[in-house]
Amino acid sequence: MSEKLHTPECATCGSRHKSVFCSLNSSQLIDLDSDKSCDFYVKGEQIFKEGSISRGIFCVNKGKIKLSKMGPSGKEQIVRFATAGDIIGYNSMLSKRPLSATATTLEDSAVCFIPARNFFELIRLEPNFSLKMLELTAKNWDNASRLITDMAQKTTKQRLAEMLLWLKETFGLDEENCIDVKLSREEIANMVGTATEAVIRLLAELKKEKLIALEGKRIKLLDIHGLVVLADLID
Amino acid sequence: MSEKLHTPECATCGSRHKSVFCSLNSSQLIDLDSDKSCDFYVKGEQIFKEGSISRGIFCVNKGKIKLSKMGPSGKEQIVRFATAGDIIGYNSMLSKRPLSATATTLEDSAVCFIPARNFFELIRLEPNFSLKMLELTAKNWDNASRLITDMAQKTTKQRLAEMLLWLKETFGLDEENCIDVKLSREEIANMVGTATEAVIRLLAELKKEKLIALEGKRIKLLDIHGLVVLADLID
DNA sequence: AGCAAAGTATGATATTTGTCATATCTTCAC
DNA sequence: GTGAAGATATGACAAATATCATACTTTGCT
Repeated sequence: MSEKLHTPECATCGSRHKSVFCSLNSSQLIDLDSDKSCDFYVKGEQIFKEGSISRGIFCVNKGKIKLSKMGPSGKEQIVRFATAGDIIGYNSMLSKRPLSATATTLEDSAVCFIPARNFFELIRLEPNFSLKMLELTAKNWDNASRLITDMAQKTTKQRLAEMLLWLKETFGLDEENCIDVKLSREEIANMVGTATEAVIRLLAELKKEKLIALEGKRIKLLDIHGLVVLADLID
Repeated sequence: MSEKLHTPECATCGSRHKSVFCSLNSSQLIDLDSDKSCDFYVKGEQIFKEGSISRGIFCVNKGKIKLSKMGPSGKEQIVRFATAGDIIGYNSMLSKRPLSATATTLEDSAVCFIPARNFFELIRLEPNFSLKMLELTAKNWDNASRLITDMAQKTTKQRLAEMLLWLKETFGLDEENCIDVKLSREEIANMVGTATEAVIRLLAELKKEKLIALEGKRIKLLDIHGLVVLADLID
């Protein structure tokens, strides 16, 4: 289960400069810290659950998190990932709706919690922070509607290629050009929106076509441009 | 082509109370009016185009508008609609990206234009307006990620049923229970994410199942609960 | 180390959906 | 009105994908 950690300070957090909090001044950072707590979650643990009410925002200090929704027939759909510096759980508070996704750790993670009050105070008092949040939610929407178009119009193989590139952008590549996250074939299927068997077959095809190499869960990208062309992200 | 209209005043606009501008006071409304203009667009005319740069926001005074993206193979994907009181074109400014969709009128429409400067001034000076905008973009994202899940997991027929219900929510029903918008079969296909022929066949099936009735482009909803069950929105 | 459970892989088959061909029906300009 | 163009409809077929069955491999636990 999750356990309390010595709470890191926002001011010295290595991920702050690339987060929505990048433009805050030191007194605002102290305010942000004042009611903050930080929890440790082991791999596979749930941070929050679809349908429940959000009481604040979570900021990832360390680790990797998947955000997923339950489809009508009980099948998981992964809609987003979060890594160090990303915030999650905020959309529900802004939209005044229950949480629309479940957050689950993909590896051991440390996640800070900032109560709703402090978050809304920042929005109210600091227009630059409001604008940062607006930029974030606007980009989220933009990305999502692009994804809708892709889901509707691309083949499963194209979507798989696109998801591999998305994983690369989100988690980066290690020294061997392998995507730096471990996902099961089922989880990949739950991103692509297809059956696990289809993912297994299509990954094997991509391997045969020398676009990727596989060793267990590690996926090495051999020909990124080839994947981009296949995914039809450019022609 | 579009032509200038006598610009309506925000303060007396019938749609204001249900728009994001509902909480503004009278002096803020006058500021909003100061640089505003209003144009008339005939059916089928384009208001703005995917890829270009947004210089402000558009607010629909009257009419019906579709927002669509071009898919990789040149196929249109309808991602949203807008009617009186809705604003469009704002997301691009907030996300600092080019416009991600094309806006086209579905019938003769009047659309106001508010320059970026006035819009950002409001955000900067009026936290309640910021919060309204955050609520709007957050809801947009929430809706979009629900749609992603549906696109990925539902059958074409279920998606069609869901789109009919979405059209009902957006445009309402007339006195005969017909969805109050005229769309071609192709446009419906471009919402559902399938081929025109599939929509024609599936509409015929829904008709045979007594869920809808068809007379040309008019779609009468005979059994809304039946559609909800089919679309798997509840069980 | 060895076992159970989970995850991965592959084949066979059924179903869904896309594509192409063609026919009929509307709509609108002249 | 009349013809042309576009929209709607229907059938036949091909392709993509889901589903089911089964075997193999890895992982985690004692």
